[in-house]
Amino acid sequence: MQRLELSADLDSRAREVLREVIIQHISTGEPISSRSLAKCGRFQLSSASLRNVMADLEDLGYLVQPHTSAGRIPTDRGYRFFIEHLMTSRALTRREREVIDDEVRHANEIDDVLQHASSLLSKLSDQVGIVFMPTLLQFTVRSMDFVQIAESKIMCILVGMNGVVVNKIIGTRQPFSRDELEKIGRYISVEFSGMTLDAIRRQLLRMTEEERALHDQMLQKTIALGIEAVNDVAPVEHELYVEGASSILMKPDFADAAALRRTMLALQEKEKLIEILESCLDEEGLQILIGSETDFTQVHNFSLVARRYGSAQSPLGMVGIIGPMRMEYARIAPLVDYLSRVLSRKIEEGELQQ
Amino acid sequence: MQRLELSADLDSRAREVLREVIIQHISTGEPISSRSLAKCGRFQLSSASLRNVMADLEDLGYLVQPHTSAGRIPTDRGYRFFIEHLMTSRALTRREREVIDDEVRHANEIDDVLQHASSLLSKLSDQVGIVFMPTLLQFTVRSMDFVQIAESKIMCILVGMNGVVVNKIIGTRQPFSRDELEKIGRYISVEFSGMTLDAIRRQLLRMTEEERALHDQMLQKTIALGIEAVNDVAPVEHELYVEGASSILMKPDFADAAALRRTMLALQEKEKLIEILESCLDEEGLQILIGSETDFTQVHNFSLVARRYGSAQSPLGMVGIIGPMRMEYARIAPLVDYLSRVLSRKIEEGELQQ
DNA sequence: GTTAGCACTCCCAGCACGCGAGTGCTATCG
DNA sequence: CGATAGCACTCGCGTGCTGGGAGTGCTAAC
Repeated sequence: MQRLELSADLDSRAREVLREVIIQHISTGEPISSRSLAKCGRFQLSSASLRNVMADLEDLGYLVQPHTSAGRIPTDRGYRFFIEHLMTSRALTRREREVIDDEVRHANEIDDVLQHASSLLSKLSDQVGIVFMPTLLQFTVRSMDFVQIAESKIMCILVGMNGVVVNKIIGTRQPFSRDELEKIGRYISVEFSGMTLDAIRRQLLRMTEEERALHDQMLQKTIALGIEAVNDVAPVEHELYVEGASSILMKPDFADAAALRRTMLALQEKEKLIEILESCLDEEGLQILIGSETDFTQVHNFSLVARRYGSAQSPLGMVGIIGPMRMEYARIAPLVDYLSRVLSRKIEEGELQQ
Repeated sequence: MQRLELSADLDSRAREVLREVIIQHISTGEPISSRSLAKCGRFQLSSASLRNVMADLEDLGYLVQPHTSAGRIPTDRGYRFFIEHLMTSRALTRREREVIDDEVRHANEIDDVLQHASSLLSKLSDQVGIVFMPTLLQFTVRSMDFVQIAESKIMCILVGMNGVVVNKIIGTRQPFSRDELEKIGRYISVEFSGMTLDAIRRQLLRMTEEERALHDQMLQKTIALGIEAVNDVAPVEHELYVEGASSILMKPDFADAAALRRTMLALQEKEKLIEILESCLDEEGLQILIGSETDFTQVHNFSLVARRYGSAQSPLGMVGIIGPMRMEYARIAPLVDYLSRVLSRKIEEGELQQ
């Protein structure tokens, strides 16, 4: 029992066996038998000896057999050990890096970037790519512009300190001249630069009260427009891009309809996903959640590989991959890692532009 | 044989039987037996008599039995006849209309509207909602505005004659003053108003040649910026919103994994969908394609209910629903019809605003 | 024209059976 | 004492069989 905790002290043979079992299982999806290990040539041992080792590994909770008289498959714990001690990440090929660089460099608007990122991940990994951007409430404004686009429609363009651009169309009753709009934009940009949307709104609301007495029409207009602008943008909800759900369809892991169904539904259920991703937002490095660690209620044999992106001081969100537990971590971990770095750089560059 | 064509002259009993079979089959999904028809009480006939009628309907190609000793299910032809002659559309409830009105009224940007429309359809029908907007190449410009949002980034806001707003961020090498940007916007808006993006681009390219000799720097800047703007927007691809694929997951029709898989993949394959929708773009009224009529290569037991939206002169795209052949046409037809009308009105309103 | 009756067809769920894969254990070997 | 060979045991899975049930088509009688 106590030995269970000392996960690091498997003897080297056991480690090799565990490693081989996981590698084989990742590539075939089948339970791995002692015989297939013996045949693979990596060990100078008979299947009987390997059986002993495997039995030990099972006792320690790294492997299980789906039923007696079946080979063994890794447990969550097994994968965890593999990732922490046994795995040798395969570096990205130059080609892969190029694809990522290109794709990210290309897009201009933040939405585009994220959208591309998720579909990229999905394509390169053949899994489900996800990109998550939490609410913009902490979005700090650098500048605000207003442009009349129709008689009673004004487009408001918000540029954030981090280079993120958001725009919103607002309807108005009163008319604004081009000049007025420019003045208003300038005024707001100067007065409120560096504040969060939330703060701006509160401040504007406070001003409404105070200034009601004053009959400065211009100021009133400014306030009205400003409130409209932030009011409508603030509730920009968590954005969550989930791309490539179809790639899951082809995995042999989902032979039966029920599993497939459950999985697709789980992926649709964005609240849960958001919750999980949000809980990872504090950690800095690459994060790998395996199986039950993700507490996906419906689908428990899933893993999440994700990493934070955005500047170190103000992380923007998470990018990552969701896939069956038996995924190629060695390839996927560097992939996610690299993409998140490129993304962060892209965003920081935007920040440097001012 | 010849009789096959005279589909309208089924005697009234046969029509009633066909009708009942289809209705029952739509609601249960099972093959319908003569006995269950007899039991339903609509006919004062024994199952034996009904069997005769059904055998006739089978000869005429309206019904088939999946295998001997099974009940009968409608064929494409059967559904077609049902829709054209037997169906009585159920009007939308006030509630449903309200939901639609609200949702459409709310959204402001065209993308939003369409996005909402598709998810609305999906929710209200419990099928897959689709909304399709073809390329913007024929998008005719009303006005164009440029706003500096960072040192070397300019946002271009295109407003179309039909009220559609598109914006695009473009990078620039040379600097522009606020004044210049405004002038350029005004100039382009005046000179090119009413032209398609494609025409504008061609014209600008022509001007490049002509004006190269002239050293009007302002004009050169204008041309450069204008080309950037339309160049990047023009290839805005067909947009296709497909919402609610998950609702399909729950349908009992997809008990086995293979069918489910095929279906999901087919829905993912947007090119085919676009092709189909595009081919419907000429027709004015509500269109219903049943089963093989959709020539969905992979999945042939699917129906499409769709209608054009946008002003009569310049249709914008298609909205509709995709679902299994056995769907509640009586409810879905009015739904699609109504939504497309609301959408069209919304867009025309936009048009009236200038 | 309608209906009752009957033979026939076919699907499907359940069951037994045998095979093959894989294990655990034990006795043996170096 | 660790490695191995051998053997009995356990399951899962595919196969073939069977009986029941649902539904039809046909025919003869009303």
